[in-house]
Amino acid sequence: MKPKTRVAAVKTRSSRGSAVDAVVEQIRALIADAGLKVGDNLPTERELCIQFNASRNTVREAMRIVKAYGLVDVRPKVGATITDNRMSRAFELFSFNTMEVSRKTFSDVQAFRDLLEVGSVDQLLDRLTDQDIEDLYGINNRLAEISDIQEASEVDYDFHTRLISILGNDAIMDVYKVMKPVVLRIMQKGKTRRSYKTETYSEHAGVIDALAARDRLAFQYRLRNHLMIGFKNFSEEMEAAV
Amino acid sequence: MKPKTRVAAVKTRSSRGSAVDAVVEQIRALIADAGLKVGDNLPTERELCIQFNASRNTVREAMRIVKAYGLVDVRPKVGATITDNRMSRAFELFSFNTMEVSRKTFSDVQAFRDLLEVGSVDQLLDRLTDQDIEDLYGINNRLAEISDIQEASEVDYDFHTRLISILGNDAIMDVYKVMKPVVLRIMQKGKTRRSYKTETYSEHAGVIDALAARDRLAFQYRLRNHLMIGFKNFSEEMEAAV
DNA sequence: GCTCGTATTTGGTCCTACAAATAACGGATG
DNA sequence: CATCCGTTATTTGTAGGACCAAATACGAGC
Repeated sequence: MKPKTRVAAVKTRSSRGSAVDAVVEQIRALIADAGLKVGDNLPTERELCIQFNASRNTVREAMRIVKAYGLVDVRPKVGATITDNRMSRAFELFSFNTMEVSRKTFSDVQAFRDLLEVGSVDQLLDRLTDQDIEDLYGINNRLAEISDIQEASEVDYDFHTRLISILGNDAIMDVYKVMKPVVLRIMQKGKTRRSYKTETYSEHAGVIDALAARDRLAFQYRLRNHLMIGFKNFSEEMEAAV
Repeated sequence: MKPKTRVAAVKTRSSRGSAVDAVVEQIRALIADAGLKVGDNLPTERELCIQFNASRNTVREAMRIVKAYGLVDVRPKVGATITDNRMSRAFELFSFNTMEVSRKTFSDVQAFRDLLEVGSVDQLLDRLTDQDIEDLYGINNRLAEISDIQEASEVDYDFHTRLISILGNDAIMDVYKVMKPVVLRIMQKGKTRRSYKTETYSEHAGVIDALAARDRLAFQYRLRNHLMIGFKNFSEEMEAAV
């Protein structure tokens, strides 16, 4: 064994995180600096070992992380191909059913939604168009033709996403999308005890009506009420499960 | 080498995915079946090797995945402890690979900040403690002793993070952390044309004063103004750079 | 020119050996 | 007896080597 190797690894580790983390960072930098695009291939594992002065184990563990983050797709004999599955990976985190999402996560997300949806009323009314109104009514009408809670939750989520989309703010949209799995679960549990064809539907309709009438206070009141009712039912459902 | 080991691994692999994936699934099942809660510990790596009939390398790669999912936190000697950082990891996925920083990204993030910080005033005042006020004054006072724009931006960011932290909402905190690189750039550019020792400092002080006085409107007015001034300077700086 | 087999490449897994960190134990000391 | 400090043992972290299996590239034979 070359002593240099060991020394370098130790130095890296002692200075900061683990050698694996360092390799992960180097892979990130490699992708960024080399301007690798989706479809391009990374060097082989053994080449990365030489390049980063790390053992194959370390490189492989780092590759597992990068793969788990959805940045590469690695196949035997082909190598690591650059991809971008970050969004789907984010969703997988929650379908990875080890344990129920914690109660605090739920309440945090719900409070976040309130802040986003109810709090953005001014900007919402500023940018609101007739097309937005029309789309929202259209989405809500789909609720009446659904008999499955799972599907109804999807439509419910679509409704709120469409509402947020009025802001035209990509950062907010991305965050909302990431929260989708948790939001969906809140909606599903919240709907087991209520009729989405009547209650959820009419609550949504009330929100849209307020929007269409440019009634700021009615919008905030109805939307906040809608969110609270859903979460209240959800909480009771969680209690019952325990 | 015991041939049984090799045969079992091969069998598992041929039936479907890799041995690592199989171990990941078994770990997931272990957590679920044993009803492990946050804070509990997984068996040691070597125990898992025996239990799952896999090599330590395979177990370690599987553990890296589970760790990347934010389900465990593993420390030397102490082992893998169950956690739930899934939401945090989900948000991190976006900053992982060079979030594109276009002009729109900046304005979107700034609008997002306005929504979060200015819009949460009610919950903020609800939860506000004397300790919060004291900490905020403390952070702001650090601004006066700094001569470097880079460092001043960090302190500025700390100030706003501490403000948000009053909400006690992990989801919001995670999102704010993800936006940090973009926020820092806004702050840096915004400070090139103004004196943070006087202007930024006094704006912050005004915000804290309003908080301490429980003055809802003053808080919103001053904070929004502060955010707008910073972004306005940032925009002019960007124009000049182009 | 096409097909088929072989060599090479490359990720997947296993093994062993250390290094490093730290919890747990035990001995020295007040 | 209590407390502090060093030793030990356990456990994760890293290195390096070996082999397997499958995909690919290449060359021999038809």
